[in-house]
Amino acid sequence: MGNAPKHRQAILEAAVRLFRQQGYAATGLSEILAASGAPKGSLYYYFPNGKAEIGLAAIELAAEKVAATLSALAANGARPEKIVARYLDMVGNWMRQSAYADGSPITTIVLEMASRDDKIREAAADAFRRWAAILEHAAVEHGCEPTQAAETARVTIALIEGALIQCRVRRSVDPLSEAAAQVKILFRETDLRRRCGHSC
Amino acid sequence: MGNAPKHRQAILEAAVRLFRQQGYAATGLSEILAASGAPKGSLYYYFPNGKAEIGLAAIELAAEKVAATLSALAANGARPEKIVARYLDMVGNWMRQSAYADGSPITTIVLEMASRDDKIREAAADAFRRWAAILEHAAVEHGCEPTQAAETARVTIALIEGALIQCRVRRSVDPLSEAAAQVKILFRETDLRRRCGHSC
DNA sequence: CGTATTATGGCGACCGGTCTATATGCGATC
DNA sequence: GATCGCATATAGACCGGTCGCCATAATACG
Repeated sequence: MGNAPKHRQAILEAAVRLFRQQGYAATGLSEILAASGAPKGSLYYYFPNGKAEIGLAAIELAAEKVAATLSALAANGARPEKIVARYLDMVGNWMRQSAYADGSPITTIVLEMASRDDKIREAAADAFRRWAAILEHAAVEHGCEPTQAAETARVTIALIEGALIQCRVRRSVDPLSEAAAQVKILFRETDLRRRCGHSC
Repeated sequence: MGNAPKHRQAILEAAVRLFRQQGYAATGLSEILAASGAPKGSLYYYFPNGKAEIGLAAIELAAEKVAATLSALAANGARPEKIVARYLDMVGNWMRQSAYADGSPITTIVLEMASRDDKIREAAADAFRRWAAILEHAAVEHGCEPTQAAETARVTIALIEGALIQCRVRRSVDPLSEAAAQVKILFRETDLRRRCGHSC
């Protein structure tokens, strides 16, 4: 990581931003280079496999950043719904700042490439798994039954992705707060099911 | 509708399928023509505004088909969670048949174009609104408080979109059944809130 | 000073969407 | 009946931009 030359990181961060905003196919390599300030020839030196390698690396970088953010929010032993609420609050601010151009950092490229590039598909699956694992762990820490906690965590990730789509389409952050409210209900329900058997 | 010449519909349906599987930018007009069997010159005769017009029409067609399916499932006065469960069951079969290539018919192109083409963005917003309205109506019919029903319906649509993404990435229909289970919880909770004030 | 590694600019083949010019069918008119 | 005109329908060619690679320059090092 630290041994990565200077321009490589600039290219990757520009790629993450552009892929997130307009997708993989619509983003030209020249556009990435212009945004990153890196010289043209550097691209195939740092990424010998071309665009596909950049796409994969961009997903891994974005996945890592989200995981780090979630981990930070989970560090002080917060309840899972609180982690989600805080995260969605942050994301909402980013969306407003970008005029609703930024969505999920990986969804767009994943939908384009899921059927075409297995490496990208698996990297995305890994990302979603890692994010859900953080929520799952927090839920279990707070006493939820492990199997139920895992399922609720996975659904929560899906709900967040869906809410981000709605935000871009409606140019509003309302879907995020609505999602946060429902996530709260889901985790509370998961908790109740542990305590009193099934449903109250 | 019925006055639409024969090839126009073929082009549109091919476009819907290809846009759904690989996105807007990655799909070439020549690819659409090859898949539809329509001659090359017909494209700019039926769609004078070019690719953008095809994209918009494809979204509207896909949105209409989903709305029709949901309406059919809601016709006999089923509960909203039942509508969702039945719909997700159908979608799961389609996904298996396409080897997890088909996802949401509009999400991919919407994420690519939301920041670039307002017409497409608004068409997508309209589609989501219509789908949610069907669920909302069913919920209200079954006694849910209108405001709560609307919110739960919107969140349900978001959750479905998110679950479809997970299916493509994980090559599995499990996310759909998990989503259906949670949707059931959400609508039941919406119902309870009506009956006993807040939470049980 | 020579060699290996790092880093880069430019070139070529190719494919994209777009448009203009042409064919085909058919009813009206002389 | 022949010709004209119009709407429908189509094929081909254009221009621009794309990705990918190679020849070359700058740097580090023995």
